[in-house]
Amino acid sequence: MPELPEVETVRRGLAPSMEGAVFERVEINRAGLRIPFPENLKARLEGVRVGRLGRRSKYILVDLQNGETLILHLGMSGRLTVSGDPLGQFHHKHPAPQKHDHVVFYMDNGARVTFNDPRRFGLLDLIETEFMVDHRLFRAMGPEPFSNDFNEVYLLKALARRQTPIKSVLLDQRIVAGLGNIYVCEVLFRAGISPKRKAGALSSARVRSLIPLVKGVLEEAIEAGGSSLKDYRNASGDLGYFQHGFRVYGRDGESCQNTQCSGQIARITQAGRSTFYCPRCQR
DNA sequence: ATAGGCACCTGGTGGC
DNA sequence: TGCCACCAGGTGCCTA
Repeated sequence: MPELPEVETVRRGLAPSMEGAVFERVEINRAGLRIPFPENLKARLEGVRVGRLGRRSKYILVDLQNGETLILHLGMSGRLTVSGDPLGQFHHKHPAPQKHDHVVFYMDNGARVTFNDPRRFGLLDLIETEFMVDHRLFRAMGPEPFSNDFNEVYLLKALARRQTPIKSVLLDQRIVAGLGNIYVCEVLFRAGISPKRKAGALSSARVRSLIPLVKGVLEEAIEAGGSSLKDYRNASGDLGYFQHGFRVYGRDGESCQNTQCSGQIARITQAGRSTFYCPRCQR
């Protein structure tokens, strides 16, 4: 499920149940996901109160009041779901345990947060908050797309002389953090730029045009509650609906949605991943 | 430094 | 029904 808009949707869904609550019990059902779980994870969480839930790129950052931060990443197939809503708003009962429920957080307010991830590309780490910026996950990470650091001057410099196709460059988290395969395709469609074009060869006007398009696509997707592929549900069990807003992703063979265009959406492979685009109006 | 390929894993789908 | 190939929203390591 998880590019920036989906992760942000999950963060917002988890916040009411986790912020201010204490980890009463933490159930750990395996030794790790993409990387091993940190030492003494259970003991370091139980009894600790949660501060704010933040996000950096596709990572959810659970700020703890003991000076540590719990880092969560959903990989390709990870889900974080809340049950037993303490305020009784959603009338959720706790569902039966599922295959691939790797970690379950039992909060002292009655909420239960389950980290399920069939493919196990997700990640969970726990580090001292003051070392966050130095963490290898974040050291080389590019600017947050909504921040002022993601601006024209920055992007022009970052793309200069790069021989890589723009599609691959926008997927590179060191350039800008949070875009994934879907939203890169959607951004390039809106920009009218061919995914095959070399990043360093784009005119400065076209590079500049990418800035508001990146922010705009991500904003729209967040407002729609993210995208729900394969029935993915957010933390509260609701479906996002931005997938209906896709103009190219997964639409190969369909007509281009640009009214002036008679093209047909194509699908190609770049750096081992599918790219969807309109060869007629993306040049 | 940079670009491409592949590996990490499970599950769903479509063809025969 | 079964088997198989292929595909999937991410990332990091290895190679030239």
